[in-house]
Amino acid sequence: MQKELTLDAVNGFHGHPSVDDVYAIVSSRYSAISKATVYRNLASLCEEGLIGRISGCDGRGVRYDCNTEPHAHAVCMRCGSVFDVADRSLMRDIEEKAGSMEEIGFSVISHELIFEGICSGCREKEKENGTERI
Amino acid sequence: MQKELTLDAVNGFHGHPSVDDVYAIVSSRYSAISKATVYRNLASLCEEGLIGRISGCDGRGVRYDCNTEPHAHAVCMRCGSVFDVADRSLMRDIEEKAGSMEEIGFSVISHELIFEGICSGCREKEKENGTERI
DNA sequence: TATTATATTAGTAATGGTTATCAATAAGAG
DNA sequence: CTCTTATTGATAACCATTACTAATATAATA
Repeated sequence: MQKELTLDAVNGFHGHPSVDDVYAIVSSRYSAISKATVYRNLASLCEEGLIGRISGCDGRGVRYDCNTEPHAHAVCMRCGSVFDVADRSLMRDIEEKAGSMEEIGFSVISHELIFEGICSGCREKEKENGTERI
Repeated sequence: MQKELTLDAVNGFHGHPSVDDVYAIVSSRYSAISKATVYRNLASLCEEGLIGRISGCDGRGVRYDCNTEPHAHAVCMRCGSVFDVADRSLMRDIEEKAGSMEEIGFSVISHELIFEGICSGCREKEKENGTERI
């Protein structure tokens, strides 16, 4: 069952894999798999809550996350790297807000907090060759 | 200057226009405008901070926002509607977190909090014809 | 004003992530 | 084993966005 392979690939990945990352891993173990199957299974695993999805990654395509605990993400606008941002109390406040929105008729199913900016590595590189911007 | 028209279209829109929304408005006033120009100018206006961008709208394409004050959004997974979510103290906490990330080497440029779920209108419809899911 | 340099634009082709389709295969139920 | 249902592979289609290019407008300068 290819779905299991897909889940294993996400769980075994150190970071936040893209669809292509997952596809590369899975097809290295079972070369006959189709990319459509990977897309299908990733979507399905998300719906079941077994993995997380990070959608707003500056247009660069969705990322997945084996960590299903509520947490925020930082996305580098230069290299596209995604980092975890842990903040218990902030996440608690967000979840509370999500719950309170039921009262005004909006049923929250999930939420996503993303920080966009420049990671330390890219900042370093830009300092070196003087290509700093913004 | 088409950029001004683009800005006016966003500012005059009641809600959170998509690129097509903006294009429809602008081209009704100046029919010769190209959609590429609308894309370009929207991106440019975002960089200048004159309008806001809502990116993670469940794959349905970016939305724009004349309200540049920090605030969250609720996106309906059924109809795609986008609603403003105001919460001063929550936004203050998020901005504070953003600032603190500088210490660990990540320079935050913008942030985005999105609640995904079902709006009251769609919930109503689903109750009527018994197509509730999740 | 004439001239040169710079920016913006229209139109359209290309890109690329994601979905849709559909026949083939696998898994389950009886 | 037979029928039904679910999953899959392969590929075409979709569609938002970007890239490209020639044309036009704007500014700068002489």
